[in-house]
Amino acid sequence: MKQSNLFTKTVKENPKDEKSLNAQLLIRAGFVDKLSSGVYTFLPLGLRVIKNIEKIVREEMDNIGAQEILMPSLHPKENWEITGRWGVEEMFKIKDEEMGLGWTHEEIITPLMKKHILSSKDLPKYVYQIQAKFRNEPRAKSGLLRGREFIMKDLYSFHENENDLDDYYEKVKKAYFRVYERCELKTYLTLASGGTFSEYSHEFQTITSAGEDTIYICDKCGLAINKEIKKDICPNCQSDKFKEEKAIEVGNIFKLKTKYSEPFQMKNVLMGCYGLGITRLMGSIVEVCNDEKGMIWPNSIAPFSIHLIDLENSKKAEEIYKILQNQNYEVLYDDRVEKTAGEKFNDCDLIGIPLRIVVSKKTGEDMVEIKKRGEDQTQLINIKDLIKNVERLLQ
RNA sequence: CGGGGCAUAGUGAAACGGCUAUCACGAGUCUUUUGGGAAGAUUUAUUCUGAGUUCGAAUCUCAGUGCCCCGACCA
Repeated sequence: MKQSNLFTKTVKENPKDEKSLNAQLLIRAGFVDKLSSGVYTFLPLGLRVIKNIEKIVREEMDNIGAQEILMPSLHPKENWEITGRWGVEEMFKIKDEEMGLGWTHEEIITPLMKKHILSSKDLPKYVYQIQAKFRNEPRAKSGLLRGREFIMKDLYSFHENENDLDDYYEKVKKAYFRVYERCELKTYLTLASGGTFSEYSHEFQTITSAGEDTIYICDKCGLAINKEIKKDICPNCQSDKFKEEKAIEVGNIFKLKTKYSEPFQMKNVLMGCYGLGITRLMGSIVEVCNDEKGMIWPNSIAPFSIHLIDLENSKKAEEIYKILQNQNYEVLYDDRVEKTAGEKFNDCDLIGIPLRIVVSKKTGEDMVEIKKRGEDQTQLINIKDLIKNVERLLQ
């Protein structure tokens, strides 16, 4: 994409009404726009990141046999009365009080699957969606970390017996770790309260000062324990040494067992539910991956892989743009003629694309300069060797 | 939902109850520029809304709305 066509602009000053780092950087760089508290528009750069994260999540969900669907956001009251959750304060309700906006989807998925699971022969089944959730938060905060409207992947599984639920639960756990690994985000498996229907649930927590949770990480085995269920001894390895950290929950998996199947008279079906906040994951990555100049995106989810900067309005840059595109690299090509070198470099650092290629008079006829975001070292390379070097540096 | 704070140009800031509401950046036009936000000229406002106090309100009071932060809440 040519940057001259990108309709968004970067801004130098931090927005006055955002204190959290992820919101400040994402707004300044033109990834998101705030509509109201906890409600954001995803602009072209931000949407590309969302799509990249979703792609990873879809691949990992499909990989464990889950089938994707899309459920409505608008929910009839009667479904929620069946489980006694119509009164939950988080729910946005439509004026006539006969419909509400979905903040989770057990009330929809359970009767849906009841139509298709007619006997134990139809089990197990795994179904997920990626969709906007609405929660009337008493206090939206921290940019993308706690919104009133946000994108979430929710997976629901249906089983004949507890062993089968347990097996699948472990598969999901592994799939979640693969998602975070591919996003290059270190997460800790964390024991959390399981509500009334299970001893524990499992959270996936990322360490950041922007987080709202406090977790204790076992020195010996690395399992973390949420402060809400504070234990003195690690249930996994019996060690009593922990490190306290602030963290943000980027995923949560639950064994629901019959909590929702029973009210909908889905006899002898056990359920699990598995949430992963797409937009929260994006915000968390920004909180973790940045420096004083801006964001530093992992290559797997960056809006583009390469930021090509032209400082001399040359045919040469245009040619390099074509060469890179022919090799299927996603390139943001800064072809803006009216911008100074300083502005281009600062925008580049703020946006945080993994690899920067500069074309200028200084680089000479056959050479370009190449540099990784987050590193100071630049190198001059011959255009003949460009693809080879790009390949190497993006690994 | 309890507590605290804030609301002025596109963005960020300034202005004792008193002069034509100031500055920087951005954006538009023109000229000169181009390796870390360049220079000059010129253009860019219903001071959140409503009421009140006052000779006079961006400034004080009340109400509303919005936003931020702390806490509570977060299947």
